[in-house]
Amino acid sequence: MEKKSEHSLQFKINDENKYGSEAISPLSLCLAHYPLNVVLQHPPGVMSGYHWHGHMEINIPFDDDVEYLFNGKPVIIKANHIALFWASVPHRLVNLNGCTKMAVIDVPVHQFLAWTLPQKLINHITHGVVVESQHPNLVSLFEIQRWERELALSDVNRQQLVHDEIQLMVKRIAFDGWTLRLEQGYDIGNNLPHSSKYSQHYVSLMLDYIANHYNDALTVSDVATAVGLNTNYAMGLFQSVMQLTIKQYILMMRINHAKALLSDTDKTMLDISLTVGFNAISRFYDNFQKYTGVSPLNYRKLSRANSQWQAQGLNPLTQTIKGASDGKSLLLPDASL
DNA sequence: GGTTGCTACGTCTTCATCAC
DNA sequence: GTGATGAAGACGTAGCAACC
Repeated sequence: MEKKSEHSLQFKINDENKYGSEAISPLSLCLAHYPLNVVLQHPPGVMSGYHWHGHMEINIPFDDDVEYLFNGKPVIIKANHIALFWASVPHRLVNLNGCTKMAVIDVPVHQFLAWTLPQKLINHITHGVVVESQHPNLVSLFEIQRWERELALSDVNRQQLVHDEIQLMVKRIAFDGWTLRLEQGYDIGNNLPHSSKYSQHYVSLMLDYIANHYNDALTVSDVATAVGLNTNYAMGLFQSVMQLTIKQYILMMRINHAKALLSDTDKTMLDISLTVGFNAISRFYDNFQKYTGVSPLNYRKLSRANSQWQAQGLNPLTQTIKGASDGKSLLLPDASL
């Protein structure tokens, strides 16, 4: 079984289909202001269901490749490479191969956005792409163990040191280059507008606010007012940093959440649509069909079939969704939204 | 009977644009 | 950085049919 420290933030939300009405939304966890966290799992544990949380997650398998499922899509993370992704996308570790040691680092979104990273890398991560360091061995087991140990201390200076070292590790990925391990159905583009620290600060605040209220009747002006900006100005700021509108972002998270509930629970469509923030089930049907290419029911069926076929190395869910993509399907790892 | 999928329609919100 | 504007699109509601 996986070994975790007391500070572990592995939110095993649905190990046994535990979503129910108490399901935790992908974004709500973002607001909990959990600290930076480092865990060396030895051995890491295969997950029986999807989980998600509001952090940027860094995974480093040390002695063999590991395989994840991101909303139905398989992703292999190579041994000794660093994988970086936004953990708000439902994901599960499904195959360890021979991996016995894996580092899992959770970075709060507001900290990640505060780092001076290339805008292209930030856009990849914030749009649900899994990136992997181009080169292996950028960090050692020794460093992971030291970070884990020092974060557990009450020494603020040492904790800051760990924070700085992890930031430098990610900057090294940005410098050396990275590979997309989960190709998207959209073009992020090479000429992204510059977004300042000022913009990222406000976008971070908006992300936090959306996280707390996205399953209410949330409007764009609510978000703008909450962070003290003019509605139109806030929309422009958000779009310049995130490359999508506030409304699209909220919708992306709702559908992402719905997918996990469809896959891992037997909740009714009405229940799911209300849980993830759609006030009318017709909107849920419309948007789900529009952005995933399949109806909620078909998605559930395909997802269940996927679990059975996975063991045989096939992936009917992925193939079907790819085929159904209408070109508007952006943002999410399985080409939805 | 409960659930799902779909459509029509009037209302409301979003968002791009421009002036300030 | 703010506010006004208008077009486009999203929204909520209601209703119907098919399916199990």
